[in-house]
Amino acid sequence: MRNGAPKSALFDAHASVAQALGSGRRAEIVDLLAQAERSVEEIATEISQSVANTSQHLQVLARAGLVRSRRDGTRVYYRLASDRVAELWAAVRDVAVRHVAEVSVLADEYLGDRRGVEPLSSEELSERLARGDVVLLDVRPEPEFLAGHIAGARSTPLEALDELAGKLPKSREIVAYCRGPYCVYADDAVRLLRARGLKARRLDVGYPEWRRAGLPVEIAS
Amino acid sequence: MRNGAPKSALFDAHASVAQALGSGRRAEIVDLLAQAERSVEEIATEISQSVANTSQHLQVLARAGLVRSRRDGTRVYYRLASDRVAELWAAVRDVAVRHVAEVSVLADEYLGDRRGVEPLSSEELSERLARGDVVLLDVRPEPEFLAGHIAGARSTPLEALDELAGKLPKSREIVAYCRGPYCVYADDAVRLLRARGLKARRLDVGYPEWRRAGLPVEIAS
DNA sequence: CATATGCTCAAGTTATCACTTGAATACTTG
DNA sequence: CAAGTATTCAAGTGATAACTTGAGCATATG
Repeated sequence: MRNGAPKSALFDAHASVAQALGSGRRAEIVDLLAQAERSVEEIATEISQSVANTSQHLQVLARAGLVRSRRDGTRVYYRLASDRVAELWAAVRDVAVRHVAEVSVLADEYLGDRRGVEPLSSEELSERLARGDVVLLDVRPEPEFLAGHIAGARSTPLEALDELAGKLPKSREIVAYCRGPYCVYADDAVRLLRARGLKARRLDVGYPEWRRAGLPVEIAS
Repeated sequence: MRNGAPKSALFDAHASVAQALGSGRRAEIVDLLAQAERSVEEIATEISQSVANTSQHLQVLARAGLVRSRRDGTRVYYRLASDRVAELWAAVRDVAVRHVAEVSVLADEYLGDRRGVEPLSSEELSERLARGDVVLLDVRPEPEFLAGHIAGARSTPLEALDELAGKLPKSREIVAYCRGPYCVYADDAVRLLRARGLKARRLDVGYPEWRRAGLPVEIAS
């Protein structure tokens, strides 16, 4: 066996990538940035942390190569370094869902009452979009919709949904989607629409997963 | 916005998976277990750590759901919880290779002089195996070969290679593979064979990647 | 049933991490 | 060029992690 030091160093370097994702707050950041780039302050607000702390987390992520930044005026915008990072995060979630019992309990707790929030797979949505027999709503905040959305979706942030609900057809099924499988917006939207007597379901994944699967997307220009 | 506590807890739970991989020694263990299950003592030897420390690392991995164990007599054998874990590890390596500059430097340092160690892709090997115009050598330790190997490969641990080298055909190309892209055995084998005047190359990945790609494998029964 | 083997547990040390607070920079705008 | 905003840096604190050492358990064997 060769001297073990370079081997250790190589594994340490790989592990540094995993370690960067090994904090709940940083995982939350990566999950956010999988939607669209954001400024430090926006990120801090979303993850309920101080700006200073958020900045330090972002620098840990940057040092590990997971995110990059660009400055625009006084703001600094962070984005994922590449789609591979989103794939890594998806792999983490996949293992967590399958092997960490705690996750499903916590997910139920976070997502609330899911009775009546029937999920729809990407394949099924794909087919039904082709047939044109669903109304597809993107219930994320509008900036994320602008950064990219499922082809054929209409931007309907939760705040706007209440008003729009009356204008939606009662005959066609409505499908809502948002950031990912654990995003609450789509669940909330479905509950609101069903309370109004509409046929609504949620997509079981979010925009990043849809895009990575190579399914059709649109980006506002 | 909903109360942030369950959300944090959910991300923390996901992050715990990444954190388990966030130590070089544990990453090394996962990389090893992607080949075959092993006892604690074997793992400790391979990663050059004390048995006690290794046992504790294994328990961290087990708590995060990445590995499972079974007892056989006085020994406890650990294995990956599922193929998803191997995929997660592959995703980590992928991001590290692309975004951590340090990794390629360390890899060169660890693998040594790679001039003349021409890599071969899985696709190419696949085609050439079908045509039958290569000799395929599995240069991992034999227990790993027994736990599973590329269909058509011959077990040739490095210790045995020296003796076998004289019996190999000079006309056909020889392909060596081992544990993964950073495994030194295949490089060592190629150098040894080329020094003997044989045409040798290495597969650019290892057995676990080949298997996960759905390519043909054999498992000794 | 005593001994050996293989693994786990517990305690202790040193280093690293997450977060806070307050100050320092970088850029923009009046 | 002064004042304001967004971000980063630096220092400090309490908690957690990695590794060591030595003891404790479980299973097999004489």
